[in-house]
Amino acid sequence: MTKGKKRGPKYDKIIDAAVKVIAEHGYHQAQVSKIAKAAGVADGTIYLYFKNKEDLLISLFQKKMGSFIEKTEMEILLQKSPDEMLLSLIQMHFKQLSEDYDLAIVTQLELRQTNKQLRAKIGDVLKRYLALVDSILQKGKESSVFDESLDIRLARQMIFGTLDETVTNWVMNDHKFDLVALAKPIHRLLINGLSNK
Amino acid sequence: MTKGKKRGPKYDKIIDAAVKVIAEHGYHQAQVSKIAKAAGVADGTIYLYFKNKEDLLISLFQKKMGSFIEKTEMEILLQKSPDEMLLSLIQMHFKQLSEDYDLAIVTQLELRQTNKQLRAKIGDVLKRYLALVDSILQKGKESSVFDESLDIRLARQMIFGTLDETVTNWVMNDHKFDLVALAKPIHRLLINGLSNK
Amino acid sequence: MTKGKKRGPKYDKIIDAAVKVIAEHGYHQAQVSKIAKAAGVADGTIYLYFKNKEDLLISLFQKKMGSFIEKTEMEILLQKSPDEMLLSLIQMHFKQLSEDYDLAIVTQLELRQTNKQLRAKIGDVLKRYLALVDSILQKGKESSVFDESLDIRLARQMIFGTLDETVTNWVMNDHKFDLVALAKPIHRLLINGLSNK
Amino acid sequence: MTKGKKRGPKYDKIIDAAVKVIAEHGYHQAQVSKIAKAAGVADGTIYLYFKNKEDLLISLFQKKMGSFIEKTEMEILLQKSPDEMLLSLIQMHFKQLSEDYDLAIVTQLELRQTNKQLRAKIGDVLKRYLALVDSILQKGKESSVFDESLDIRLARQMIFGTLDETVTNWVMNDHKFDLVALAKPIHRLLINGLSNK
DNA sequence: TATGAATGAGTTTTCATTCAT
DNA sequence: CATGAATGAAAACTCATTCAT
Repeated sequence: MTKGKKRGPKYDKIIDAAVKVIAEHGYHQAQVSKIAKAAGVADGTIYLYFKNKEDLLISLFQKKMGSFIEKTEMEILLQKSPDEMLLSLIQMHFKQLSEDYDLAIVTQLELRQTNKQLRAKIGDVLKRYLALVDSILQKGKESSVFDESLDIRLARQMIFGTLDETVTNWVMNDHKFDLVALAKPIHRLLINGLSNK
Repeated sequence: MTKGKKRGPKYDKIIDAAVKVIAEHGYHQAQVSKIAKAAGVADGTIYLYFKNKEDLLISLFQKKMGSFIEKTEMEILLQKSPDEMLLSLIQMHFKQLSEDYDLAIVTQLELRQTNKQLRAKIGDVLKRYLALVDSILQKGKESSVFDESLDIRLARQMIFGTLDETVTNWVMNDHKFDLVALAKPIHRLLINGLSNK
Repeated sequence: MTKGKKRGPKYDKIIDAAVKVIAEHGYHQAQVSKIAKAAGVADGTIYLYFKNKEDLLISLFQKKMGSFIEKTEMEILLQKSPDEMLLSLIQMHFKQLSEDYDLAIVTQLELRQTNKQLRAKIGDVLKRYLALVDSILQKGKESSVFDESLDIRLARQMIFGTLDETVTNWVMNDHKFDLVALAKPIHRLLINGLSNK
Repeated sequence: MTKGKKRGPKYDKIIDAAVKVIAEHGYHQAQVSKIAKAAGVADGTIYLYFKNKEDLLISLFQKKMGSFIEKTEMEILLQKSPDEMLLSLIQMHFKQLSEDYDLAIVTQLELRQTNKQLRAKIGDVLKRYLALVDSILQKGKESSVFDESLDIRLARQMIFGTLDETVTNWVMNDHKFDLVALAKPIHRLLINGLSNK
């Protein structure tokens, strides 16, 4: 929480307006005044809920990714094997971004144009997601479903890098193809690798 | 070639100065005047070699990535099997960015803060690299070294996403660890996947 | 109205400051920042009232010439004959520019240094004034006070050309002579021509 | 003579190129480099013939107006009465600008966008032309063809103002109408004035 | 809480002119 | 005489943030 306040209907309205404006006009054309107008509030009101524009963007990412991660965590809890857990994670990753194309544009393209400082804070939010990936990998190692000598950090980079690259391609191709349908083949690819068994 | 000129010692000096200034000060603090001073030329001279600042950045990426890709291609030609080619590609990827940390900062962090238009042009340059990855995968499929039912696009996204994510982590961790040493384990991971054989 | 706003005390203050700065420093030395300082506002405030610098200059001309024309029209309405109307027009033309030397400098010298596009818009404003001249000429023809075969367009060019040339000479001679005193002789000249009756 | 040099084939080529480039692209888009290219010389060569860009423009005006005035003077010498001399002057004024539309654009529109200093020097060149008008008026007064009480300065302003305004209108209307055909009616208008005789 | 008018710092690019060759 | 690569000063405009109401 950047400010003690948070919550209130306007807090949410502003964040949703920001997602919409950034998705529609791009990060560099998403002026505070434009977001305020889209949210139906005065420019100054935004500063009652957020310390500054950067805080708004971080809060946006925190809120959206928080929900994203929670739903993924819940879904994973329902799975039995690490293998199924990974499939579930991939499916949830693709499903949630498929269902909110505006958010996908914002997270995959627009928010990456921000400065290093902001991206560092975004990275912090991602850590919880990466920890989730790690826990699946750990379980997989312990249960010998995954290679026992697996370097968790490398495996996590492979999984996240693959998913992220795939979603970015999907967004840049104007979400023409069915992203969720890729979950199973990608899961299989990550599990078996390139080699011919 | 955006301008008929190009080449000449100043062309290279300006590009190298741009890499250095962007790496040192960040994309948003890399003013033309700062780059000019670093290159030892007048501000206006930059506009004799580049149409505008964006053209300079694109040219920078084209030149550096062009060289990056060429060296990788040459190295791959020396390899016999698709498996070795992939290892070679990973090693060259890591080696070249390891050896030019400034360039790594610029390509992994700073140049991603640019607008969509510029990133699109950067994407064009990358296509040649991705085509190289595809050719290795294709050879692997044909020789049955790689899974014959491999979806090349997905496999390419896995490979590039993994390498890119790994290098970005290396840069963001202030290149504390030995990037090149990761080539072999990552290669193994990509070949075998997560599963316990 | 280029912007919905307009009006308000600052709108007028900025325009008056622009006239003063342009008259004093010349068109090419009338930077926005100089005008803002003279108006006692911040640079950015100018852009709340005017779309850009060109819009400010056009608005300036529209406002000043609008008032100029209105006053002339009202004075002409008080006259009975076309002959007296013409005298009245000449007197108002000279009187109003005599009383605002800064404005005279701006309209006769400085605003003519602008590009064709801006001058075209200035020309539009002048059309109302030229229409006023035309109406006097038309009345004069109909009442046989003026030559019934008069080519109105040529006559208007003679009148406007003569007045404009005279005022420009007055401005360029540092308004050393009494401009208003020339109204009657010029009126007589325009009515009778050069010939010896 | 601004420089001792002058003359030489390149001197004329540069001036003619300047007229063409200014007419075609407008004063503000008539860069020295563009004029040099049009003249088929190097940028620096212009500075061998002209002190600076302003000197080039003044020389352009001097050369073209010098020729303009000389031809007018010669034509007037052939006339007997002041009345015919005035008609001759008007005809030559319109004829010469009609025959060189590029020059008309340059003198009527583009060269007026220059700063006060340059326009003052242009005014000096015009003085010889105005003196020619004055001499006709003087002859007319002395021979009682023109009103003996004529204020020569005012009459000159009327004549020049009318001609100038007419030519400017012709240029701004894309020289759609026959300018020379206006010489006689304008002559009649200037001689007889507006009144119904 | 909410408003929105006002602020003012900060940067790319052009182009007349020079001068070493 | 001729070249043309190099110079470097100069200005309009945007937009995150504030604060009086």
